Amino acid sequence: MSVTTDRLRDLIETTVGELPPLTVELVRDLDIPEHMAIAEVAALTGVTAHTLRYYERIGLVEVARDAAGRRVYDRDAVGRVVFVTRLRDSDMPIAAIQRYVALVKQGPSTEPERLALLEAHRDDILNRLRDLQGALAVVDYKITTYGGACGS
Amino acid sequence: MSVTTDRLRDLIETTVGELPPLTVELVRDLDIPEHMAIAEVAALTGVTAHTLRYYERIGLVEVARDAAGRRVYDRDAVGRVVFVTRLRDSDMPIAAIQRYVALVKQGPSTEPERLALLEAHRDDILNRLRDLQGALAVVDYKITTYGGACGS
DNA sequence: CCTTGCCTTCGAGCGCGCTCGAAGCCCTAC
DNA sequence: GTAGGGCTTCGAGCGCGCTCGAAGGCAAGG
Repeated sequence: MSVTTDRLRDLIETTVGELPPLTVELVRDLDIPEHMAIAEVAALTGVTAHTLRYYERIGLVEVARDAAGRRVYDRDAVGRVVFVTRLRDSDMPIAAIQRYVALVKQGPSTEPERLALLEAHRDDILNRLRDLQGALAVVDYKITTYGGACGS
Repeated sequence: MSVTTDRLRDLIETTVGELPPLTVELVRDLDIPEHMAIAEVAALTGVTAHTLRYYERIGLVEVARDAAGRRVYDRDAVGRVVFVTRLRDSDMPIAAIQRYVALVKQGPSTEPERLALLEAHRDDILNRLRDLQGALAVVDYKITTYGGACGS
């Protein structure tokens, strides 16, 4: 495991400068092994093995098994994990991600609905960005004017 | 209650153009009544009365009582509610806010620690902003290239 | 007087997203 | 052969931040 993981880290570090953020594109372009064990995926993505199993359980990723019943992540599965992680990073609810991947599984006819889902989420992200910038302004104000009391 | 609340809405709407976002400065500058009932504060801030009670319970706001034992929010208390709401909006954990207000209560000698707390939170916000922008890029990419599959 | 309605306290419950532990299988190394 | 480590499934538990309901008080209006 650690051999493969180290190889992955080397790959990434020689491809780009730093380890995170692990983008979807990076994973796609990377010379990632065709098959990875759960611990390798965990090390690569920063998602714990427990959480990877959970994601599979609730239908966010499909993962094949080897003869002994162990999970085998192929490149698609790893890409899916990274994609899901990105969506979670932006606070997309699990239920919405479930809906999205269910639509993907149902085939191309669901593309309009997927698109709508993504656009709705895009709006959520933009709202969140505005909230954060507002909060940042408040905190910055507090920091720069420290000593002034005002409602704190 | 609704009379006062309507007056508040009018005040805000004539002061600025729209209702939210309710900033700390706005509240300070606003001609807000000296004393407000919990329902008024709820209507003004968008925080439910239940949550306002909860915030008081856990020490985020101190609120006086009238003769009948009902909460009376003065301007400071309203300002505090708005400030706390801002911090929560930026995902500052309740525990950190508790720590902060505890420091405020302890007097000016704690200002360095407060400042450190705020600066740490500022870093959190900046990280969060970067995450969100990364996720936004992914979602935007998905939206614009829709039809391309790739790890979705 | 009695209803209406907002207020009070207290404690329990909930939804989300993990997170963990138990019990057991399989493979490798010694 | 056996010890170790990593994997499996399953189901329960947890931490956070509310959220709610019950039971009752007080004040104003009809």
